[in-house]
Amino acid sequence: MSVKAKGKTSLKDVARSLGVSPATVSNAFNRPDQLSPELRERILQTARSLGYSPDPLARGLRRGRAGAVGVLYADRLRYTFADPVAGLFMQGLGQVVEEANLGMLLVPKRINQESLVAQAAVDGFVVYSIPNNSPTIQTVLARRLPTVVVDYPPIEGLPAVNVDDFGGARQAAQHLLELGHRRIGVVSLEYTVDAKGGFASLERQSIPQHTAVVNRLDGYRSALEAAGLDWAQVPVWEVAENLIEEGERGGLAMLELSPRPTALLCMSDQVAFGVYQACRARGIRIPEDLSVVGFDDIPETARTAPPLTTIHQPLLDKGLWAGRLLMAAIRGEPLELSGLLPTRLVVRGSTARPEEGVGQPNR
Amino acid sequence: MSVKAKGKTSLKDVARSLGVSPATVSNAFNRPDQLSPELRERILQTARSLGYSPDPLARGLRRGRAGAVGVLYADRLRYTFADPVAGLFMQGLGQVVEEANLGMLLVPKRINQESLVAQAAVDGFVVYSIPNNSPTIQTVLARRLPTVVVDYPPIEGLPAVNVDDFGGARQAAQHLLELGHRRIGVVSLEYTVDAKGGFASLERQSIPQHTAVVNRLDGYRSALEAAGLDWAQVPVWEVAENLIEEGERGGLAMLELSPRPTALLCMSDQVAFGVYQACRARGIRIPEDLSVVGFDDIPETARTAPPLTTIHQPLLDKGLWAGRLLMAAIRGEPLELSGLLPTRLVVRGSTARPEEGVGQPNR
DNA sequence: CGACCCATCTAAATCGTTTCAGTAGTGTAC
DNA sequence: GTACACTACTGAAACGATTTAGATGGGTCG
Repeated sequence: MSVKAKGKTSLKDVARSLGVSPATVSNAFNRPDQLSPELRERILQTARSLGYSPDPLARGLRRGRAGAVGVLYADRLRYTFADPVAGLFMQGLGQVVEEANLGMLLVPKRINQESLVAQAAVDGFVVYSIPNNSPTIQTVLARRLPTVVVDYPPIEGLPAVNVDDFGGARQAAQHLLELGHRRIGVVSLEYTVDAKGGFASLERQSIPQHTAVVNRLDGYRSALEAAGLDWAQVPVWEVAENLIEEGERGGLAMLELSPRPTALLCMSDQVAFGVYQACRARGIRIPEDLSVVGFDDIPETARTAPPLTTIHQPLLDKGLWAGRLLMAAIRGEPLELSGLLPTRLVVRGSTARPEEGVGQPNR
Repeated sequence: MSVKAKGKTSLKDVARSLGVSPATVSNAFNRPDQLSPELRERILQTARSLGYSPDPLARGLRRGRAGAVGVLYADRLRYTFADPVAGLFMQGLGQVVEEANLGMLLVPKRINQESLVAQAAVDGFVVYSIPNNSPTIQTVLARRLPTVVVDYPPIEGLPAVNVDDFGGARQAAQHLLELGHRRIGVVSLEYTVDAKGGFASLERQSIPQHTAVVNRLDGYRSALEAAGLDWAQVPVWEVAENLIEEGERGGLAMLELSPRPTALLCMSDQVAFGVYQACRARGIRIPEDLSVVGFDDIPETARTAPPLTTIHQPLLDKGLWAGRLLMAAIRGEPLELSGLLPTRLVVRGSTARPEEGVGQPNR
């Protein structure tokens, strides 16, 4: 009766109050054909009036499924919603998950707090873009649940979704080379979780912990070296985080260089937007004074001034595939995604031929 | 042994394999002080070698808590990640949730599928921006769990987070009036879930199902009427969805009107960006030919050309408050948020005085 | 009339934990 | 030598549902 009643009403309470067995009450909810319509109606009604609602934990325990899939992304939940790339991925994943009538449990994986992974009431995991050496993956594997990894090196027995980051990065670099650029800089995503932001030595460039970062860096390098450039001379700025502000820091640093690069390869669109801001602050025109290429092709790229030339990766598809693979794994059906999802160059307004003789800031 | 083993190893298996009681194994995990360090170590080790990991459902059932909070937003999970406003809210909420060491369960509330709410293994709910008459809220209340409503009319006994939408909208309209605009149009968010998009009659304007929409509309109206304008003469376009494309449709329709409005009040920044696109397509300059005011102040507003004049609402704070209130409710501590969170006008580059004698499209 | 079937309902086991209330056994204090 | 405290462990009862294997009683069929 009282709304404030502490003890939750259980199925047993409903049964008792009607003088029927718990099994019958359960059947009233889950198997209407197992009892007479009249009794069922009476049960449902008293259940309602008693304020009964079944306990999902108990039901899940008995039935052997939790009714949700777990998603692991960044350390902090915030980033899951702050990063537009993650957002698009989640949209795709979310679509599949909700079609399967499941919920989506976002699991923050804080340092020293793997317990949350262990405690997550889920039927499977999607592990998205976490550092390769993260202990988290071990905790996930220990759960022995159906699991799909995304942007992660292959793990025996686990379905995976990966994108042709290498090819995409190479196309980006080739595009600049074809336009005639030779002084090219790279604004890279972070190599370690504790990145500080700054120019990265060759040595530091060899320790990236994210598969996507490794592959994109390799792609840039491969194209530039094929064109005869010396990679050791290519300035590579490593951001501290994939944020616009950090991209701006990197952009400003690049603009200070002399000779100044005529083009920048940015490892994410976010970072490229940061470079835009840096240019605005320094009065550098894009693409006249500086060409900029992004990566990811988030929707906003089409709306900036100028629209951003970037590498498209099929983020929505990526999420859809992750979802499909996970559902198949949960259902025990065999399903695999062979090969990499494609990337492609989208030329917009932020790239152009380098101006003749330009090399110093023009004010 | 075998990774493919069907039957999960349970705590009982571990106990049996060591000849100790299940209680002791449980203690090894949860109460190290209850047994000798040597035995504990032995238990943990065999547990690991047996591939044991505790069942969260069973643990939750016994302990009486689920370890997650449920979040209800739009019908479709997609929108939760597609809408930047929701994203910022979730960032705030996520921060509190993860500090409390909980997971965040996104619950899609599909039509006829309230069951997901009933099945969600959570310790509490945050109900964010759902239609006032949605049956979902009943399902949530039936769970009798700690619940916080956001952007929703007050419900007896439930903590709530609301924003001064009315005041914000009024400021937006007043800003335009002060600049000298008299022919002002409104591009409104949808009034019902099945909105088609189109100009809204006065009658239709009276049925909005979202609290925020009601209040913003009232705010616009209040300011315009106070300035002596006849609200019945104010064109109000209702979008079908809060998407850029829908805003564009509305914008195009507004630009067709004659006399053409000199300013548009947009109920969201998304919609305002749509109007930007419409103007680009029609060669209308902002703010010279048309002033545009948005609502929400998402970060992108500062980066568009021109930067968008808009109403700031504290989205992150909203999420933080929702989180705090929910945590307090779960812990049984009393905590309330009195009053509305403030909104404020942020003047950027999309508004200006109307040009003399302008009234027709200029091409 | 006996056999069989059907619809309706129930008793009891089960899911995998945690926790309460003990039980030994050892050491300490008086 | 008794009382007491403490450590290390265990048995069994929860937690709240679902499910399997019947029980019961009536109706149908040959």
